[in-house]
Formats: sequence, structure tokens, C-alpha cells
Amino acid sequence: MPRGQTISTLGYAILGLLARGDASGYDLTGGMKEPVGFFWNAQHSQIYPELARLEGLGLVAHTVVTQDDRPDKKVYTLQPAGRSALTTWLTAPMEVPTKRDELVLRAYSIWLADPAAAARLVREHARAHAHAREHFEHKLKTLEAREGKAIWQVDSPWFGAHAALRRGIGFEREYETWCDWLAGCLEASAG
Amino acid sequence: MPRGQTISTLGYAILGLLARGDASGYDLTGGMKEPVGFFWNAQHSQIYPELARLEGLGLVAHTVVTQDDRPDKKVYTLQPAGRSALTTWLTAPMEVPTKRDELVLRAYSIWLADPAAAARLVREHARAHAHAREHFEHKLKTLEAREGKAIWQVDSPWFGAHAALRRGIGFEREYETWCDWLAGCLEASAG
DNA sequence: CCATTCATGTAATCGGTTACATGATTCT
DNA sequence: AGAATCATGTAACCGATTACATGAATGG
Repeated sequence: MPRGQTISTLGYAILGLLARGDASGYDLTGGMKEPVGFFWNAQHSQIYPELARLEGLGLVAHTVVTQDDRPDKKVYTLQPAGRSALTTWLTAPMEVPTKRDELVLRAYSIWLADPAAAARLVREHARAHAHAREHFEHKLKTLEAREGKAIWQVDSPWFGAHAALRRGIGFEREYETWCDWLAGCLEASAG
Repeated sequence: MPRGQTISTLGYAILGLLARGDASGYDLTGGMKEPVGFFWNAQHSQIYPELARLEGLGLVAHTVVTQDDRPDKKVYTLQPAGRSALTTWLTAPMEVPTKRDELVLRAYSIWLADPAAAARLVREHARAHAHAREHFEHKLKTLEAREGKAIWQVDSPWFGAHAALRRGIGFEREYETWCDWLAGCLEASAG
């Protein structure tokens, strides 16, 4: 099957964003930041061609919106075929993907490194993950304050954001814990 | 700087494996499975050219070992320059990489799906992560039984495996917890 | 005047997966 | 006879990043 006729994961990410409301390529590039950016992201150079491909498949459609204060834009709308492709994908069988983590790869060889220098690096990452966790916690609190119990209603779009943020918080908390443990070991050894 | 003169992350992964002992391309392909495969992996089609590149940079060297019961093989040895490149990399500044997770991406759009079908998918993944966690726990126990307190000595290669396995266990446990929470929500809604 | 934001595209390159290709030996 | 393991490579393709390219409007 030639490439132009399949939907990539990025394609589904875009459909998922458009299911929440119409958007331009520029909007979507920004939308790939919060909170989607934590588990998926893309540059505009990837989004524009993908939108064209989705349109070629009849999954989305665009209208040109002229703005007098700003450049014109193409606003994309999810089509019925796009919505149905998205819902099919949501519950389709899925492989557990292979993971890649450079810091863990480094940890595997850390016995060759200077413990003090390694501890500094790992502490830095612990801080970064703590920061990310706090950021997600804040986002979730804001969402809860704004949407109330809707974040618990499985058929509400806010539940999707809620679920993703929960995963983000858990991921970062666990990563931070591991970094702290590792840095502790290294510091004890560096003495 | 042209491509042939830089070391890719895969290159460092190979150097890290060779630091533990000489190996052929075939050995390394297998070595990219346990326990390295949890956080990094590669096919032989990527490993063979990478070994040639590392040799071109003088970081590794090979000798042909003839075997009468099996095909000949090229056994690679880490060179001093390779060891030094590896140790430099270990403590070099590192960006926190962007994450990609298709299941979380799906969760973000899960409000459009049939809750019962979605719950089945998520329960499946919960099981897969529980299984992976148990696997890592078993690996760590085996390692501890075989190497004793060496797994706590930061300058021992076993500490690297220990650290990586710990991260794996924590990651899978946290992922499983999230899947169970999500599946619970979906099942409650499906009634 | 210069930087930033809004807005949309293309081209080059790289890292990784899948498929193609070959061939010996061992086990069932 | 056929499958599995050992062993090494190349080629095609695809997804993603970085860089190239253009241009209007706003804010400091």
C-alpha cells in the first residue's frame, strides 16, 4: 500500500486535535505543545504536508479565512470520514512500542564515569523532571477549577486532557524518584 | 561536520556494550535485547554499518575469528580512544528528550470511543506492563543472587544493569497503575 | 529599527524499520 | 527434507529534525 493512502500516528494526532475544534496549521503547531506536547509533538514542517495528505483522503477540509490585521489562514475542519477513522483507530489493537531513553543508556555505562560529575548530571535531570511534574500538576488543577467534575466524565474532551496529564505527572514523579536514587548512590561513592 | 565523523547515540550504546567485553555484530544485536533493549534497541542492519563507522574513527577494532563448527565472525574490541569518547559522553550535558507515547495520544481522544472497547485495550496494556515489570524484577533478583553486593558498587558494570533495571521496574509499575486507573474509569462509564 | 508573532510552505539530512540477499551448520 | 541458529551485509522507505525561504503586522 503506497504511503499516501495510510494515516500516520501524526495524522491521528491532528484528527484528535481537530475533533476538539477547527484549527489552522499554525494553531495545530501550537496545539502540539500543551498538553499534547508531553506525549507527542511535531514541527510545522511536518504538519503542513500531513494536513494536505489528510485532505487528499477526504478526512479534513479547509476554508481560507482572510484577516485584515494578520496574514490569511487555512482553517481545517474534521470531516465525518475523519471522525470515523479516528474512532476506529482509538480502540484498534496496538503494539507496546519499544522505548528509547538516553539517560538510562548512560546509566548502564555509568560505572566508567567520574561519580561526582555523573551525580551532577543526574541531579540536573531530577530537577527537570520535578519541574515538569509541577507544571503538569498546575495544569491539572487549572483544568479542574475551570471544568469541574466534567474532567471525570469519560465522554468529555476534558477527560482526555485529564488522563494525559495524570500520566505525565506519574511519569515525571517516577523518573524524578529514580534520578534521586541514582544521584544518591553516586554521591555516596564520590564521598 | 559531516555525518561520518560524529558518534550517534547508537554508537555510544555499542561502545558501552563493548566496554563490558569483546563482541561480534551478531552478539551486539542480541545484546541489544537484555537488559539494554528496554531502553535502547537496534536491528543488525543498523549495527553492522555503525560498527564500520566506529572502526573508521579508530574507536573499535576487529579481528576475524575462524570457527570450524560455525561461520567465521568479526570480533570487535573497544580501543582506548573509544573508551575515552564513551566516558566523555557519559557526563556531557544532555537535553531532556521529547517523549512520544501512542497510548497516551489515544487517551487524549478517548472521549470519542466506545468505553467498553477502550477499557479492553487499556486492560491489555496494563497486563503487558505488569508482565514487563515482573520480568525486570526477576532479572534484578537473578543479578543480585549472582553478583551479590557488587550491584551496589557504583564502579561495577553490574551497577549499570541494576540502575537500568530499577528504572524499568519503576516505569512499568507506574504505567500499569495509570492503565488500571484509566480502565477503571472507562468500565464504570460503560456500566 | 529590530525582534516577535502570525502564517505557510519546501529541501536536505538523519535515524530507524523493513525487506532483500547470501550462506554455513545444527537440530528435528 | 526443512526449520532454526549463526553470521554479515545492502537497499528502499519512512518519520522526524533542521535548515532554507518568504512575507505581513505588531510591539518595544
